[in-house]
Amino acid sequence: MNFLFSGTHHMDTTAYTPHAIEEKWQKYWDDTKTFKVGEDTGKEKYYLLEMFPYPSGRIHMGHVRNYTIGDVVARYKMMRGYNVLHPMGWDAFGMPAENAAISNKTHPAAWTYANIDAMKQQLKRLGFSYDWDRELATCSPDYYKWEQQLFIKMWEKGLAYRRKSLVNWCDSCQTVLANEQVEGGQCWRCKSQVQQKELEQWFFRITQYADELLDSLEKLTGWPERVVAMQRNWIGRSYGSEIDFPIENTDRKITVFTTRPDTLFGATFMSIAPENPLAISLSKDTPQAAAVKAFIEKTLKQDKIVRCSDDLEKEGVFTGSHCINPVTGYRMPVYIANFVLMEYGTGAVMAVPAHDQRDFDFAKKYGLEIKVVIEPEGQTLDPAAMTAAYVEAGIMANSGRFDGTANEAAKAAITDALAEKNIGKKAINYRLKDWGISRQRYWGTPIPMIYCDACGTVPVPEKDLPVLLPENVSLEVLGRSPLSDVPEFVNVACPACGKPARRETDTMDTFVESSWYFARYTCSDFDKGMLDTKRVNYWMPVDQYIGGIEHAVLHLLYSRFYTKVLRDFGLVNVDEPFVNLLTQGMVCMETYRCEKCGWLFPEEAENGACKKCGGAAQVGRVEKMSKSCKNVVDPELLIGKYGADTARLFCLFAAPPELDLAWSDKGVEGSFRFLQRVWRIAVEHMDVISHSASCPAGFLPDADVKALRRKTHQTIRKVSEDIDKRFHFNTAISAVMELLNHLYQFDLKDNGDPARAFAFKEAVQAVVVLLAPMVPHMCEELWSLLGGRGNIMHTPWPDFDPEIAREDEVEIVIQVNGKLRGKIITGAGATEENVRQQALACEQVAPWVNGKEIKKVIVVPGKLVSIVVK
RNA sequence: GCCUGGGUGGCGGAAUUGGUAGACGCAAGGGACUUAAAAUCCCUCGGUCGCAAGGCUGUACGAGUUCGAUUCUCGUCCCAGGCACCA
Repeated sequence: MNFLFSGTHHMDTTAYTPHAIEEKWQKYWDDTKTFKVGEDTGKEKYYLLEMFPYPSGRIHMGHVRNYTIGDVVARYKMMRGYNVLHPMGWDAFGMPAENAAISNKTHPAAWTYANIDAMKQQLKRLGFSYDWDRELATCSPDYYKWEQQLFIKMWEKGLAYRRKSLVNWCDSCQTVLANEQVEGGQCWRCKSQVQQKELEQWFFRITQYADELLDSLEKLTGWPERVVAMQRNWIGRSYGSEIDFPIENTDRKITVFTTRPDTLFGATFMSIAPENPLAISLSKDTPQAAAVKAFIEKTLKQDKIVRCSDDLEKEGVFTGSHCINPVTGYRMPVYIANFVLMEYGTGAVMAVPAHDQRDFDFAKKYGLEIKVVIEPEGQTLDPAAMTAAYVEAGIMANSGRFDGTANEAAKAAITDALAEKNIGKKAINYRLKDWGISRQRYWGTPIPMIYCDACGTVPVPEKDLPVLLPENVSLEVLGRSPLSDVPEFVNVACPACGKPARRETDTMDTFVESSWYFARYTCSDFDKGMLDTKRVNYWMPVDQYIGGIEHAVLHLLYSRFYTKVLRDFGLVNVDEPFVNLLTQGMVCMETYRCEKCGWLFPEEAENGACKKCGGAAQVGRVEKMSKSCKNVVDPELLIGKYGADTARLFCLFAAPPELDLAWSDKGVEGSFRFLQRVWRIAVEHMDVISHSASCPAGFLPDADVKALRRKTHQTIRKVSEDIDKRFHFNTAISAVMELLNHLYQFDLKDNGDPARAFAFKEAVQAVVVLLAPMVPHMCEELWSLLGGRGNIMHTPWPDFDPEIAREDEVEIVIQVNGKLRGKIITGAGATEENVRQQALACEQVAPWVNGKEIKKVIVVPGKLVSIVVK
């Protein structure tokens, strides 16, 4: 460690005043642009990114935690000599702005920009090391212009397309929702029931990338396993076959997807989804027409929750038509069944009651034939005696030339046989659907398309981009895009033929903006195109991305997709946007409940009584901080009371980043106390520290000095490892606390001993530098008070000296038959034989060993001796 | 049902490669300083038996592997998250 200290300072007993110190350094960092970065090929780059916030107007504790974690990593990497890109911006489009506009009569833009200003001040007050020159807001035309340009490119390549489709419709939000925004049949935002509605919608063909999105998950070794698992689950690839079933007395056919082609000979009926157009056409002109119509109406009226619930009765109705099993010729009645989903596969399922439980139940209910085609080895199954479907592996039966083979082998064999006759083929099916991006809302990126009666769908010419959002729009229209009520926006001359045409009035899903903001940060001022190749390729990929687990599927999957699209357009040269991902836990807080009044604010529940009704108030579960649970702690109040450094320290110390953090007011006070302890020991000994030379000549350390120096260097090693390898700031901080405790016990002998003074100084300086990424304001201040040279952020991270850190005496534990019986102290270099002798001679173990036969002695160098006796 | 994670003192958590379980902090108790309080500094702090030395016990539960298991294997229970009539 080499500290460069000089100059003299007066002894100063100034108290720790976080606000003055923090504001001073925040201004300094701002004025000197400490965190501005550019491309520097002489240094290794490190791109650190935290998920950008929606500008709601105020930051919450989740932001404080997320951004503090990121800031520590960024500052640590800076001190390690990396060229660190650490940007911040605003996910600024979205519905709350519109809702606020309606209730407050403000314009969404004015509301949004005012919120951005307010939140930016709050983030600055926390002292985060952002390069604010790269700040971007997705609602700015400078940003969404490029998104429109890429949309047109995607349309040209068929990656963006328009089709009529049933969409998830939220009546309360008056908009369509992506599948990912529907949670258990409810709107993710307002929790109201989601309905189905047919609309013309724009889609991104994400399914074209399904295989790559799935397969390259393997490469994401820096991602948490569970996020990878969630994405794999979401994409949901399954291998199987597509098989055609001719419809009797027509030249049409029903195509099904199945993962069990081996059961084809046992298919005795067909189940189709109520939404399947075949349902109506097959029952037309049959006696079943009325019954079918009634069944479809009944089923579609059922809300999705009920329809998807586990215990829903399996029901169906015969369409009046049959199709033909292509291998057995069996006349299969075609049923409409309420459990068949139009969204998955082809909306039709070949039913094999003997080998699928749902089909079995259905067949029993409607008296349909059950035909066994797979049997356990050496057994026969009697359909009449079966009480459940046989779904295990087995031997083929009643399946013509496939009889006697293993069913797993028959899957491919039957599919191949079908393929030869051109009535079937191997197929892969995905749960993942194309990404519907149309939103019938105002505050989003306009979709840059024009509809002309003569020319059809025409993109807005590049020179006319961006398609700006018009300003004077009534937001209170319902059920259609507010833009459709703005004639001067809608009416436009066709770019191709010049005749009157109409603009698309939907806007894009806001997840589109957040799918590429990380790339735009590298060149947010670039005005010649979406991305500046040189800069984006210098910085990308993001080395470390940090954010909430709630984005495990939506945002992270879309961003991966978009990155691959950008790559295929030659705009970036990476396959994956985020090398390492850290999903931090939620910030939680104790709750209070009253049986009558529900959730209570803590101050309403003092002394176990509800202040509202006088009833009993109970301490509830620890829940995620939320307005509805009335358990939020406002970061601003926290900073007001203790300062930003304490807020940061507590967020880091209370739990490792990936775990939920239980907020504790007492714990915050503890963090504040620790900072005061650091402050006090440094300031009270400022003379010693700033006057003490580097290692004094003729340096002869006594045991105390050696012990302190050892602790100092061990702490440097521990903190470096904890931050570098694991992001375990809690244990890093506890190591510094140990060093500080050691310092408080250390006897300076009235400063008369230069060796002691030096060891003391070295330890205090280590505390200040090691804490700098976590509590930067206090450390900058102490660094300058103690005469440190320059800015602490430009001070190299200290190296530890392995010689000094090494213990020269080791405590060895002695076990007898696995139980701890004694301890001995040995020199660090003691030989195995020597340790063994000492252990066997140890007084404490004698009673356990004497008179017994020693079977075995195991010596683990530096750790323990294990004696086995009989 | 399937896929992930988890389960350690009064509490948050630590134990990094199978090697002293409970670092560090909070809370609690005790002491010093003070006329007193606050603040500060120091000490104790899993359970249990014991005056003590020390013993026994203990990481959800039950087995197993091992000289040795919070850590590895198998089974069970519970909690959280994700997916789910997926053909």
